[in-house]
Amino acid sequence: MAGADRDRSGIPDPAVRRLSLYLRELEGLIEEDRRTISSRELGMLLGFTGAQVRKDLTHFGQFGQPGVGYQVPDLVSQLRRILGTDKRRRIILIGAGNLGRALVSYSGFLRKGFDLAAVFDRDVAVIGLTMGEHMVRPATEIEEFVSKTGVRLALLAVPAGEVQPLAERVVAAGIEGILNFAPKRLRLDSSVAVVGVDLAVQLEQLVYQLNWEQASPRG
Amino acid sequence: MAGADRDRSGIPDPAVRRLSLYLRELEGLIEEDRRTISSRELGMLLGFTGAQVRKDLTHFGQFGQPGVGYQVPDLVSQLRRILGTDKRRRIILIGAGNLGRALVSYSGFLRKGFDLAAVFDRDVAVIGLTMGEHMVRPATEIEEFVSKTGVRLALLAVPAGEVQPLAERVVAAGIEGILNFAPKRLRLDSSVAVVGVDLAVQLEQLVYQLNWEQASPRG
DNA sequence: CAATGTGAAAGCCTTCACAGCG
DNA sequence: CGCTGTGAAGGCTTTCACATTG
Repeated sequence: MAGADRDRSGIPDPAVRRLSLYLRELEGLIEEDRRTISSRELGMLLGFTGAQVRKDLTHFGQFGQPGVGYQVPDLVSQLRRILGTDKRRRIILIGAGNLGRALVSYSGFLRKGFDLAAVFDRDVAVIGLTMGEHMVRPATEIEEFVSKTGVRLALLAVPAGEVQPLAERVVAAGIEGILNFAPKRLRLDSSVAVVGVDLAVQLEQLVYQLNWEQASPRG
Repeated sequence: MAGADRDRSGIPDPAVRRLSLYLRELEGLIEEDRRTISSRELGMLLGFTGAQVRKDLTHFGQFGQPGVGYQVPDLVSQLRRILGTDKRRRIILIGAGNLGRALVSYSGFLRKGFDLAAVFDRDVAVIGLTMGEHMVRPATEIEEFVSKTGVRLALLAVPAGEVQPLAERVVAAGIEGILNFAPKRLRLDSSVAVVGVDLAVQLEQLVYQLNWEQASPRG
């Protein structure tokens, strides 16, 4: 009874982002052996309304029991299936600089169903060094590796000036999804999934909030 | 004519996020000595419409010249002022593990007007080690440091299980803005500015896109 | 003439409110 | 009785279209 695969179009982007937050919260609740939860309580924990939670979930199926709420372990499974993290996925890292090294060793990063398959860099100074369980390979081998292994995901942790041509290369090699850490928007075919993480942008947003919260009416 | 400080309430959150993207793009254009740009072209570069760009900017003042567009260097100054990154700011890092170390050495991170003032950790194994120019200080000294120096921003790069009480501590000590890397939502007084960066969430969003893009009508 | 700034219209997302169900 | 699932209402954001400007 996994089914309920319906049309994924027309689902609000913000709703999909909240799904990840629900999952994170519910995984915490499982640790505490919590069996069921109402939409209202789950919402409160994250700063949303109960109606928001219910609406988000019903985009994908009917997972709750009237009068009871949602079964926590069941909802966790459903959310993993919806988000696609129920199957393990291989991922390659390109860029073995400071940030790349941190990503490899950051234990929280690759926990949820992601396996690091290889690490690449174009700098001769780091090629051959080991990072965790991986030896850094020359960037020239990316194409061969991707086509041989069929890996579909790549983390790009290279300088902003290098990332656009590199992204085009990995897409040509067969990569279908990119998590980009360079502070630059990638322009790629729309069939490629791209998520960007720019730490400078996050800091700016923080400082903006800091400057104007005092003037804001929100108590 | 810098003025034009108007009411910051009632400005859409998405608009403020786009401001950071405009700034990033314009900083790139300055490198290329680009003098002026139209809302339409700036929008195209980032995947937005010209109308969107103009509406976002007019929330904060009138920065363009009809028939010409926007002066790139002037708009950069204005955006920095609006976002609050025109003045240098000190920031402390708490958590000297893998992620914390990467944040310190990630050159792109602290470039835009941010100065790392100190690094703290509670683990005796890392206290006293040097990270970049900084010696890791014991977490017990956070309160004294914050009150003496008046630093207002903190990066939290500690495990999820430790972050909530730590956040409460730094807020009590005087910190007003937090960039949280732990995969946990912080519940703090609403006067505190909090931005969260959860890498696992970003990966989930990527995998979701990967699974369903093919079914989507978007060409 | 080209491009801004801006009311008005359209579209999207969230919240409401309640029928229905276990 | 409590809580889900869901049309309808409401509110917020984006897009349109054009008067205005140097």
